[in-house]
Amino acid sequence: MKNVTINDVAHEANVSKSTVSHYLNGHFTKMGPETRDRIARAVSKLDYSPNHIAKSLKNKRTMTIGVIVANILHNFSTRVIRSIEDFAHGHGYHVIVCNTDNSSDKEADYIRMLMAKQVDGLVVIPTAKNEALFTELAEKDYPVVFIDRYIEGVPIQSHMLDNRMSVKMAFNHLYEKGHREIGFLTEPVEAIVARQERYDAYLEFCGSYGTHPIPIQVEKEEMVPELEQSAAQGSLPACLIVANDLALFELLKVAKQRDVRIPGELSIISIDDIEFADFFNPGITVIAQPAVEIGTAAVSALFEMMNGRKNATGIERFQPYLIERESVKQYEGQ
Amino acid sequence: MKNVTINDVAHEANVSKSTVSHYLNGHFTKMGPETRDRIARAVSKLDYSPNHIAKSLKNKRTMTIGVIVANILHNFSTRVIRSIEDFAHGHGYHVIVCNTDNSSDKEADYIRMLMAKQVDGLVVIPTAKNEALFTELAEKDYPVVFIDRYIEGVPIQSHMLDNRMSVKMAFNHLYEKGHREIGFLTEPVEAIVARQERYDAYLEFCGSYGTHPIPIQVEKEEMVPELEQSAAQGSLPACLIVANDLALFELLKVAKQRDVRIPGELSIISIDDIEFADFFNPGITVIAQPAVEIGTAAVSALFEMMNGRKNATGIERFQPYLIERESVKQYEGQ
DNA sequence: TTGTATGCGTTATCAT
DNA sequence: ATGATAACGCATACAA
Repeated sequence: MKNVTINDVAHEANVSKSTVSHYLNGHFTKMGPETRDRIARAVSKLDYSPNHIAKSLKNKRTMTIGVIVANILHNFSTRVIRSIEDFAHGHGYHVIVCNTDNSSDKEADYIRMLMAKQVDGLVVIPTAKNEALFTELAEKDYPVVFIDRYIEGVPIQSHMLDNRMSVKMAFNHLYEKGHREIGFLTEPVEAIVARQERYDAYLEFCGSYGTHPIPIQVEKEEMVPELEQSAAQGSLPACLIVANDLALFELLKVAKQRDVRIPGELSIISIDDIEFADFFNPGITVIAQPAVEIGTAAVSALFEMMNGRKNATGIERFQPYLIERESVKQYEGQ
Repeated sequence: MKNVTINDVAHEANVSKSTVSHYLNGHFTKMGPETRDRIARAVSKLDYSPNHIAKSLKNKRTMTIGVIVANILHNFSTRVIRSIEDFAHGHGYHVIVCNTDNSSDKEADYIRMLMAKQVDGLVVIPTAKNEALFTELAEKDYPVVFIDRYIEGVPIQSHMLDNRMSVKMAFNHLYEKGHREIGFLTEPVEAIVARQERYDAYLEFCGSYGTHPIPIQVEKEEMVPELEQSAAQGSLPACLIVANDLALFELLKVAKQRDVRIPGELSIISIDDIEFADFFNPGITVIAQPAVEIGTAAVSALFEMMNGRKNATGIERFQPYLIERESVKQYEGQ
């Protein structure tokens, strides 16, 4: 099944392909009305549709961007991707989605492949270890923006939650409810900035509020056994700030298994809203982050760069907001 | 910043570009070892990387496939996309993700654009209204597979859940627990085959088990008010088969608001597993579907087609499985 | 073993 | 108003 090309159309309409090209690009002033008609007929007769690859080769624009995330299964990533795809589609662009699983090798691989494919820009939730590669991109003025994380020393703009503020709001909410025994549950902080920032903020506020820090930092897989044990020995703090939705899942599993009452025995406030938090029993009080706004702002900035505005390099912070539900106990006597 | 091309490399290495091309494609037998070295040095010195677009134009393969779903935010779609991306990545392919929001216009748009971009294949969860377009694709032997739905009369292979079986399992489970008042909650069936199949199966089993059908078919947005009202007048059935996770969300919201006890007053079994079902209170009994398997089988079939095997056209069914938790009440006296 | 020439399907420059 | 021709960056058939 041979594909019909601009040549076929030209032949069918008895004109040169340059004229057809003009027609296709809307330069109607450059041809007589009857040739225009003839071309129109030829196009629809042959059911011609331009080869975008050839176009891209010539124009050096593929109308495609790449989105690289750790894992599309994460709630935050899904929402971000959706908002990016919406924006891109609104501008005639397509989106290639990639999962790194937090492997920087896979990340580097994807980046190189996407560049080879000449995508017009990249939005990425970066792993921590490709500073050199990213710096190189930035120096080449290749359009890239970060989301959710940034890399120290790499001049690429990032759009992320005000993590410190999110912890501050959580902490403050708990404190106002009379809590003084405030723990913090997180996956290992490692080199993931978002986690680091939240953890640091927690420590900071323990200091400024004068409470004793009770950090629980444990691998996701070991979270359930670890928490089980604490629950069994009754050493769980009276209340917990949970660093993200994945940690929340694990905590809730344990709470159910060990039958710890929320908020009776354990108060919970979690960072990042999750759909079921609303109708869970009890409803989970949450510090939500505006994923759609973040995603949209990021692509939006990317498109500015792709259209030649100079690369911004700062960090754009987005404000979290408290959604109060029922998972935090109010101390009456306080 | 001019991009370095195969010509630059050829020049740098003092060979012709054909030799470089051979080198790049691993045809090392076709050159002397020292020219090979020279080219290697030139490549790394210039930091050359082949332009994939030019390659695609020549080879007529973009190493890219398109995935079209209704909404990436749906749990099922997310999991399917993840499995597809994994498979594709394993074969050196990239994935363009598109959301139709169930609009067939948007769908047609995406399909045309993706074909213009010469993607090598398409996996789609089709809306109901583009029979003509899809039929055309099939006739052109363009590699396409469906997931989750199919279109009557369109010769494109689909990979989907055995919907009838899923309802049968749900119905049977309920019946065995002693239930005789079994309702069915669904979004409007309309032209969505998956919904239709589940609904039809429900009716069928009402017949064969001899129970009175209590279908509740209502738009997602109106589900809450509708259910609220039923709850208020106490006209909710004793037990409900819920057609999918979205409907389950709405139901759970109402249950919480009106304080209807599950499974005390209302037993629930839902089709399609969802993460929180496990640690929800009570745990939601569920008929799960193997999203990853379905996605993987679909891409796998797609790749067969892309590699020239003839288009299969049947419907591939996948078996659901019961995950029993606590949302179904056991009638003792039965 | 290496090079020349041509084509992939466009756009764009420059004639006519 | 229309057409011939040269790129774009690569692969390949054919020569040398």
